Amino acid sequence: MAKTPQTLTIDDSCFAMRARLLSRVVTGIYDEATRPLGVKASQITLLAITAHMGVARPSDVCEVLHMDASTLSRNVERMRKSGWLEVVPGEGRSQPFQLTDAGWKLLKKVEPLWKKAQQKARTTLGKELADALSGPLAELRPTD
Amino acid sequence: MAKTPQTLTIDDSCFAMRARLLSRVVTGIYDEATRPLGVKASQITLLAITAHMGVARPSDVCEVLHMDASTLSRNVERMRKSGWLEVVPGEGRSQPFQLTDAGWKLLKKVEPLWKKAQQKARTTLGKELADALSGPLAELRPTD
DNA sequence: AATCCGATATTGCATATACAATTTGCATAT
DNA sequence: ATATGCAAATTGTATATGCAATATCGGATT
Repeated sequence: MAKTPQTLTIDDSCFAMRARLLSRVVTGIYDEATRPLGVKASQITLLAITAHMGVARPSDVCEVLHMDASTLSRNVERMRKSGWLEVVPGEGRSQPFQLTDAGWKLLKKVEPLWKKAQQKARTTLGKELADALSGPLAELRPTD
Repeated sequence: MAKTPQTLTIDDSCFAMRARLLSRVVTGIYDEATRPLGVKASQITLLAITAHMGVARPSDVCEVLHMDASTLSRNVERMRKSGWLEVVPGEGRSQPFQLTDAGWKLLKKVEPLWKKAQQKARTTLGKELADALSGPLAELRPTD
């Protein structure tokens, strides 16, 4: 093998490569910061969203996070086993959940570490990227 | 439970949440576009990088992609089993790899689908985010 | 009432990811 | 020559992710 044609169109301008790379780098900053508490970036997001919602309906959370329902289902289950979330009675097929006391306590402990990570992420990203990333979430839809 | 204190500092400004969300959305665009070929966004990145490098050393690829060596090791192994990559003799502990004929053929088939996904990603992200994401990769380091 | 249907959630399966620990090859020091 | 240590890669384990298929609840149709 070992050919290198000049006609390669896929290069480092690929948004998938850059978005995934960015996700790895940024996730690492938060994971490292909160590792002493045994909680990961993805879980912090779910803790915070649940806190804000009070009682969170899975389908709502999925819509906000653009996350597949099966992914959320398993993330909730892991955090339920950890004692941070609990499922509450809901209507129909819905299985809403909320924070437990342990979940609230963890969230409070996480906050100062999150703040440091948030600051570090901002400097790592630089102003342009940080500002661009801070735009309205709803705009992440094709052509609007 | 069901309390909602006003003192919650972690909100939707969280860069980890936004970077991961972005990664899910953008990855989905490319995964969907290239699903007919049975190849995923992460694998397309590795195909393209390997093509550009000719012979790719794992540690180099990890540095460029900010990816853990263990992750790359398993991704390479999967793609080797698929017949797209092959390991070539290297010095010391190094296990460099390159594209196989099948890998080159796949890459060529992927290119037009990638172009469509790249265009869709650009419109989905919007100009500001797309431009910001297109900045130099090397700047993803704290404070520089 | 029995059936169908749409919304919602969960399961099976596969890939992607990282940390900790281990293996391995090479160079250097003793 | 052996030991020591460094660099690179792999393995064990756990979380994160999505698609396809399945299960389940409740409402609408007949």
